Amino acid sequence: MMQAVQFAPNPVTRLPEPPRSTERQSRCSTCSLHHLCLPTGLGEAEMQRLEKIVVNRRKVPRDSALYCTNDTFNNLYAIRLGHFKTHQVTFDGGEQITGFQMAGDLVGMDAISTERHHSYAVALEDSEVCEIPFVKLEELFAEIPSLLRHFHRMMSHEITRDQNAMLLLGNMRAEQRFANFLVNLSSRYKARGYSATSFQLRMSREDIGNFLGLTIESVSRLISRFKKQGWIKVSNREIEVVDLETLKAVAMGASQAH
Amino acid sequence: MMQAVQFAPNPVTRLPEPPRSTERQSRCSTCSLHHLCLPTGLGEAEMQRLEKIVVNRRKVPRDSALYCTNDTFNNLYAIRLGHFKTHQVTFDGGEQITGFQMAGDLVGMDAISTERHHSYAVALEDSEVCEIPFVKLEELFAEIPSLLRHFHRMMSHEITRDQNAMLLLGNMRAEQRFANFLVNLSSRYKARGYSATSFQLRMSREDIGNFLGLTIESVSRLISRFKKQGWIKVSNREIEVVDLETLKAVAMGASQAH
DNA sequence: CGATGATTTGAAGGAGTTCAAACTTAGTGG
DNA sequence: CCACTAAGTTTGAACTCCTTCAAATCATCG
Repeated sequence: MMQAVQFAPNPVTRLPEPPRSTERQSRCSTCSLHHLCLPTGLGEAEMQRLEKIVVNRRKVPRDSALYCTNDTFNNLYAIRLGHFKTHQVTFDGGEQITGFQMAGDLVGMDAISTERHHSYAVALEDSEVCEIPFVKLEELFAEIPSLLRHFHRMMSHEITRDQNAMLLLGNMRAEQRFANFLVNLSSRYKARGYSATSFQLRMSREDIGNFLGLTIESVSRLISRFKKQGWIKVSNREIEVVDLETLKAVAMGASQAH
Repeated sequence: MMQAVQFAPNPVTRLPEPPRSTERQSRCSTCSLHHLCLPTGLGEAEMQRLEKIVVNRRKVPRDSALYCTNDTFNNLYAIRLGHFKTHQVTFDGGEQITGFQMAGDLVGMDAISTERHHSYAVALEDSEVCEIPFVKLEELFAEIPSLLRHFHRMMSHEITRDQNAMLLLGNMRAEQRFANFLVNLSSRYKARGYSATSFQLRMSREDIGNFLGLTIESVSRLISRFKKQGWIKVSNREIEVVDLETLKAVAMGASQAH
């Protein structure tokens, strides 16, 4: 799985002069995630051009923000390591988590329209991102059509993802929401080469509840119920999916007796 | 306001050879919506290049679909006249309206990622759209950077719009949701040069309820309550906002006694 | 005018919340 | 290594906002 990373004890600050990192791992072409991330579908030569603008990596300690609402927009971020949550904040202090992001995911696209971020991105664990200066990315678009095409796919995918979340929040019962949540995580880990049936929840029960439009107590009760049904095994944040097929059926709306 | 349009009694079918319409109204440069729509920010010459690929207009009769889930993706559509709803459908027949679109809005962007539509777009009244062949639009991107930039803004804006809807569905009480709905419509009509306080609801109560994650009865009760509070006047689908400031306050979470 | 579909209103019920308390885990310092 | 603490989680019981079910009213259009 993902190995631990060393972090300075204090909040990491961005260097005024980003160091031109040339170590092998910082290059897209050698990154294990390039088939999921922005360089998807690029040839070797094109990937090297992309690498030239993605020179800066940034460590984000657990619970610290990669960006905040109203921050001016400069970069998109590709998650290299770790997990994030993105959330909106209401005027009266309410919070809605709009997504959980993992390695290979791109965050910050909501800021393009106004050149200010519309959400917070917070690391759920010590994490690491590749900084993608958007102005330079735009220059590359003119030169690498397939990069532009894939960028459009990623933005479009974010739209469908958000609309599916609307479907979940507006139309589904608690049980169905939680089943969806688990099935979604399962498939995303699978796509990354990890186990589809055994993984760790990187977020708290509270975060899960917030994302699903439920209270923490409801989430806890759902976990207990799913465990009792024999669909999952849970130990703290460690999840083992025992009956993925049934979970998928419940996610699709098969109502079950309690 | 928007004038009525003549429609054939039967569902409109797309012509195999799109007629090269050259009437003045079909041109972006003379369209009253170009400051809201895709050509925003383009110069005269650039707008004329865009016009060359947006040759096809299409009438969409009330209640008929502009596109359906799983349709292959060829075009984006700019709404020229009328109103649409977009919605997702669940496996078990459930439906979630993900947005209401009006003149100047762009629909179909969710289809870019898989080249198949992920939703339905249905006309709420007899409407008219400009067909934008995406392949040709991509070619233009290479030639008109400001067009690409604005397209990114529009996609990004769709993302923030959807995330705000998640906030609404996941975090707000019924009263707050409905106030948000009204304030949102108000500001969109205002941006289009119409009255911010007096407009017609183009969608049924059922559609409103579905969009807001509420039942039709709840919507009806909210309308009655808002009317009784003196915040709005309602006659069928005609709305007059009497106290926009209070509505905004309620939308932001100011809880009111009933 | 009469029929059909949409909307409103009322009353009862329920899914999930709220409040409260017990329990578990992880982190800290002795 | 263990006691102690604080934070996170689970469980129980009462409540509430919204839903569901039912019926009345209204709008539209042949």
